[in-house]
Amino acid sequence: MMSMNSKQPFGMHPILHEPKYTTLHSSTEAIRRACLPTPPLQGNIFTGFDETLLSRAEALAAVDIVSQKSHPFKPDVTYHTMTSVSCTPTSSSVHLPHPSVLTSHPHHHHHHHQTAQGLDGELLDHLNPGLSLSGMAGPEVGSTPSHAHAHMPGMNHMSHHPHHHQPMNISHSHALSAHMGLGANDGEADPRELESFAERFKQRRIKLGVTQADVGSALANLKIPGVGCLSQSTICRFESLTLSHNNMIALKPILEAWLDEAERAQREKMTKPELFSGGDRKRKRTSIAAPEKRSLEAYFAVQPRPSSEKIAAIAEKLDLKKNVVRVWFCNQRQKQKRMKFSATH
DNA sequence: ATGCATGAGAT
DNA sequence: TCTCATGCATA
Repeated sequence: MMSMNSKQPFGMHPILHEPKYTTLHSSTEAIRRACLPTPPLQGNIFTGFDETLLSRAEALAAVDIVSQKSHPFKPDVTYHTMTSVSCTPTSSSVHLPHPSVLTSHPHHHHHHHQTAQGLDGELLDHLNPGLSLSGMAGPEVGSTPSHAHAHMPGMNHMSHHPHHHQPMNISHSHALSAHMGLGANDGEADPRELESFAERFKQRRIKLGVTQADVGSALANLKIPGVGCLSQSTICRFESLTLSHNNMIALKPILEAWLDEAERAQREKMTKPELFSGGDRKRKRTSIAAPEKRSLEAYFAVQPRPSSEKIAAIAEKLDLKKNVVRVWFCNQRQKQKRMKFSATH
């Protein structure tokens, strides 16, 4: 039916989590709610550092390799989706009995006193009050003013579909030009242009009375070779410019095409069939509690790319699965590279 | 709107 | 094992 969508006034949850992490279930519906009317911006990074954080970080830094001798074991089997479905061994992580943890540390020497046996000397160094993170940028906005992607990934590859039967997204196609303009120009690669387009897009989309999710699924109806549907998330990110520059450029022509089509369709009073494929197993989402998250952020500030060993150590200290920690760092790195507020601006 | 996750391709 | 593009679940 025409149940456009019901933007409901979001309801906030004053609930705070104490546990290290919790896995929440889904209710039953997938209600899209309008969100924060006043985005808190991801810029309060300058206020995040204080003693709490520092002590946290230090404590973490204290995680020592000595702890491995006890129980170096920790299966990091990701739970994955499924509820009753066969637990396909979608092992995505290399789980090994910690190779060199025991004998690791190339330069395992005695540090000085201090309480920490150092997860890493450098870390301790950086975590010292002296250096202080006050000068460092937070995990959100990149303090990295210069990362130039010198490569041009295939852009979008199809992903997984555990057991879905949805005409998913864009598959293997690279018909889109997404290379940065180097001398020649391939359309509009200007951040400025993208920004205005994203804004216009959103406005026109709303005018059409279509939700982000609608747009996502409607893309499949465009029948553009290599283009399937996209999720609400992606559409949302596009509008809010929280995608990588390359990604934005790749998606722009597609969304632009949809917009044209949609406006034309509307003129003709045509309705485009939407398809929903509900009823699938809901997967659970790990939720890292604030304290642990702060620790991770503290580490990230000094070492965005911890080694596997360090990740393992951190994971143990925080009592989180190694994979969870690894993914957290990966995601954090990705965030830094997003368009908005990125160095390119 | 965002956090945590998967997966293909690049290293 | 990381990066990148994306998605599901959730606040």
